[in-house]
This record gives sequence, structure tokens and C-alpha cells, in this order.
Amino acid sequence: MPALFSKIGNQQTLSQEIVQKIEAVIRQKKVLPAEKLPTEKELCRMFGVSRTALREALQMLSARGLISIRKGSGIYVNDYSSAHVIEPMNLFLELKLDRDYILYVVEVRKMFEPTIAQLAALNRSEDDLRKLSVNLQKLQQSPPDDCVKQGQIDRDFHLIIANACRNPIIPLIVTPIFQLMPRIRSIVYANVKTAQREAVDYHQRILMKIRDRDPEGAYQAMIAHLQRAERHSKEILSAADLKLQELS
Amino acid sequence: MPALFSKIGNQQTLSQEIVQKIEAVIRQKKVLPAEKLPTEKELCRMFGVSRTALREALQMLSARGLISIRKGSGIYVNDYSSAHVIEPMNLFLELKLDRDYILYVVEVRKMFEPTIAQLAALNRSEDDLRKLSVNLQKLQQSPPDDCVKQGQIDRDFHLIIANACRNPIIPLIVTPIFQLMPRIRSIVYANVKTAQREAVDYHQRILMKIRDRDPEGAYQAMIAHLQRAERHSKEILSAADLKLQELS
DNA sequence: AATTAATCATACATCTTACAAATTTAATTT
DNA sequence: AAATTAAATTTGTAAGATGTATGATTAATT
Repeated sequence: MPALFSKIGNQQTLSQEIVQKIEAVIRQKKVLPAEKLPTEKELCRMFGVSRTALREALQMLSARGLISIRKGSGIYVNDYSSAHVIEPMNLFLELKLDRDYILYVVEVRKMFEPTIAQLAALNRSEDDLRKLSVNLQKLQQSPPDDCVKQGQIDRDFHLIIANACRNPIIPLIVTPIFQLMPRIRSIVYANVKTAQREAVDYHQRILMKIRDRDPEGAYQAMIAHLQRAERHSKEILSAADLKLQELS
Repeated sequence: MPALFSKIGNQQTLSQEIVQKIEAVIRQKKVLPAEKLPTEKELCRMFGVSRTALREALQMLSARGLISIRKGSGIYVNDYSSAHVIEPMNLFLELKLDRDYILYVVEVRKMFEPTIAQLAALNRSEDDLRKLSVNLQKLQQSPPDDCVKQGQIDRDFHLIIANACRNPIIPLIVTPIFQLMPRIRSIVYANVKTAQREAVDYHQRILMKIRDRDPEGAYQAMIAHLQRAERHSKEILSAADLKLQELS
């Protein structure tokens, strides 16, 4: 039977409706990044709404990174950057991170990073090489007991490689995953004394292969590195599951 | 010279400050998903701010997917889902999509999808198989001239495989990339008459390898599929660059 | 007694008005 | 012409009032 009446009015709130309309013109590139939108007053007039509703809509768009609101100046369209993509994934992984997710992260890295190292070996610039060797020195010189710092340096090493691929989508994908490394490391590697020396060794080998533009070598070196890391993770995870409680 | 005094008060707006405080308690899991936050009135009292400022903060959190505001009911913490991660990346790719980005997308798919097919062959369930064969039938039966629909079916095929990996991070990463396929396809494949038949062939081969739990076979079949697709893309992109203008 | 309708309290949604603070623009002075 | 000052513009915050949805309670009807 066909319904006699359909719902009156929009289910969504006014501000959500406004968001959609403004988002549409941005997505359709009718206003470009750095360009100014009409003032609040004008927008109110155009949409026929109060400033309250309009401002709530603007704050939503601003929270998602589509616009910037500058007091006394106006409303500007943002150049939607990778930061706005990475942050939600970061939050997601942070909220979901538990024993299982650590293993998922390790699995994903094992799947993708060798291929990334491969491409990096082909596309790396001289500048990438410099960054990598500076990073390696830092890792060698870092205090052996500062797990968090080592995790950060480790993360940067892998990030430099991801950026060396010269494909902007790759850092987008892997940055949030690498971002977890310092936190995971502080749990997993807390007791592994040899971890630092080992990491330096593996990084050195990877760096050499990338320097020599040897894709297959870089691929294999990265596999070796990650397999070693995975073994550590699994051993210590099963040995000390209790520690994971500290995460939350 | 070091400044004697730093600015008084926070540079950021009141609402942004409120966002940080509420976000903190959610990140620290002091309130769990589905739990209710205090009412607007109480939050105003607690923070010592007006409803205007508070509501703008709430709308920001709601726009990012951290909370839901239900009229007449209250404010609830969300179960931060993968949808909130995928959407920003979707937007990013949509805004950046141009000739270069299409090639980046193809490259990323070539890098990661064979490995994904490999893992899917190992972890796939019977249900995954069913979904894949249903999808294949749909592709066979779809009208030959409806490029967009074919793109959607194609996308779903690859999404099913990504989900078959049983690693929740993988769909997170690849969904936004696959989401572009219908749009890209409508540009690239518009003139390729044989595209549909070819796609059916390749999909069939991949499906068989996954069915037989043959990781190496699935890997190779996926490589073949993507290399063919890449050739199409490049040929037609260089032949008809003008068409890209239609994107914006 | 059970079901349905009416009522009320609660909570979010929107509007209006007012003022504060930052920025930009114009005017003025040096 | 440059620097300073004043004015206008624009966003930030506040407070109060009205509108609308939700859920619980009470009254009425069957």
C-alpha cells in the first residue's frame, strides 16, 4: 500500500543542511582554496537563517578542515591537506588499539612495506638518502633506555622511505599506521635489550639497498626487518598480555 | 631576545577549548561509546560558558563523528567507526583527483592489491566466495553501455576481496581508493568496447584462485588484471587528456 | 484490565538582540 | 610618503525566548 503522507520538513537539522550546501560548492570547486566566502551576515541572508544556525554549520565545516574562520577577517576555504585525512585514522587506531590491533598493524606493515621499499629504491632522491643516514645516526646515538624516542626515530625512518616513493597517496595511508609505532614499541620492546642494535643493523641494510637503487634488495631487506620485528612482538605479547592493560 | 610576557588567554576560541576537553575524556575512554554526556545546561555550568559556545563545540565534535546529538534525548558518545576514517580520505582524493592522481591511484593499486588477493586466498570464508560469484554474475549481466554501473560492480569485487583478508585495517585503507573507480572508469573506459568482457575474464580467474586457496595464483592473477587495466588507463589518458576537464 | 489518548517535564533546535574583540580600511597627522 | 589614529567591518560570546522532539506519567476509553 502506498503511503498517503510523507514526512514534513527535513529530518536533518538546519545547520546540517547548511553544511551540505556549503560543502557542495567547495567540492564542486566553485570556490577555490584561499578564497573567501561571503561574510556571516550575508550567508545568513542568502540562506535565510539566523546567525546561530549558520555559525554551527561553519564550525562543523571548520572542524572537518574544509574552511578556516578568522576573527575580524572572514571565512576562507582551506587547501584540504593530508593532515585532515591522517588525523581521523589516527584517532580510530588510537581508540581501537588493543592486542588484536597490534597484530593487524604488524600484518599490514609486512604486506605493504617491502613493496614500498622497492619503489623507494627506484624513486629516491639524493635528499632522501641524506635524511635516511641522518636518521640512522640519531638511532645509533639515542640513549638505550628511551624506548619512546627510539620508536619515534624508527617511525621517521619508515616515513622517509614512504615519502621517497614520490607517490603522495602512500604516506597518506601509512603515516597513521607508523604513528602507532612509538606506543607499540614502548610496550613490546621494553624488555628487549638488543632491539636497538638490531634495528640499527636492519636499517643500515635497507638504506644501502635503497642507495644502490636495488629494488629487489630493498624489498628483501625490509622483509627481513619486519619478520624480526614481528617475532619480537608476538613473543612478548603472549608472554606479557597483562601489560596491554596500561594502554587504556 | 626572549619575550618577557606571553599572551594572556588562549589564542583558540572558547569552543575549540571545549572541544579539546570533551575530546580528551573520550580519547581516554572515561566515557564509553553509547554512554550519555551531561545535558547542555549542565555542561554550560561545568565549563562556565554560554550555550552558544558549548553548542558550537558540540557541533564540531558531532561533525567529526565523535558524538551524536539527539533532539529531546541528549548527547551520546559514538562508536568511532571506519566510516569516519574513510570519508575524509574520500574527500581528499575527490578534491585532488586529476590526471596525475589517477596514475598515482593505479600505481598504489598495483603495489598493494596483489598482496591483498594473496591474503584473501588464505583467509576467505565460504560467504566471501558466494559474494564474489554473485558479483561476477552482476558484472556479466550489466548493460554494456553503463560504464558507471560497471565501475561500481568492479569496485565491489575488489572491496569483497579486501574484506576477505580478515584484517580490518585493510578495507580502511583501500575503500577510499576503490571509491574512485566508478569515476575514473567513466572517463577511461568510455571508449573501450571490450573492457567489460575482459574484466569478467580477469575477475573469474582471480575468483578461481581465491576459491582454491591458492595465494600465489591469486597474486599473479591480480597482477595480470591490474597491468591490463593500467595499460588501458595510460593509453586513453594520453590520447584524450581533454576529457579530464569534465572532472571538475 | 488493557489499550489508547492527553499531559507534562526534559532536552535539543533555532531565533533575536546585544556587546566584545580582532582585523581591515579609511582618515588624519606628522 | 609614512606613521598613527579612528572608524567600519567581521567574527566571538552571551542571554533570553520560542519551537520541536522524546519519554514518562496520567487520564480516558473500550
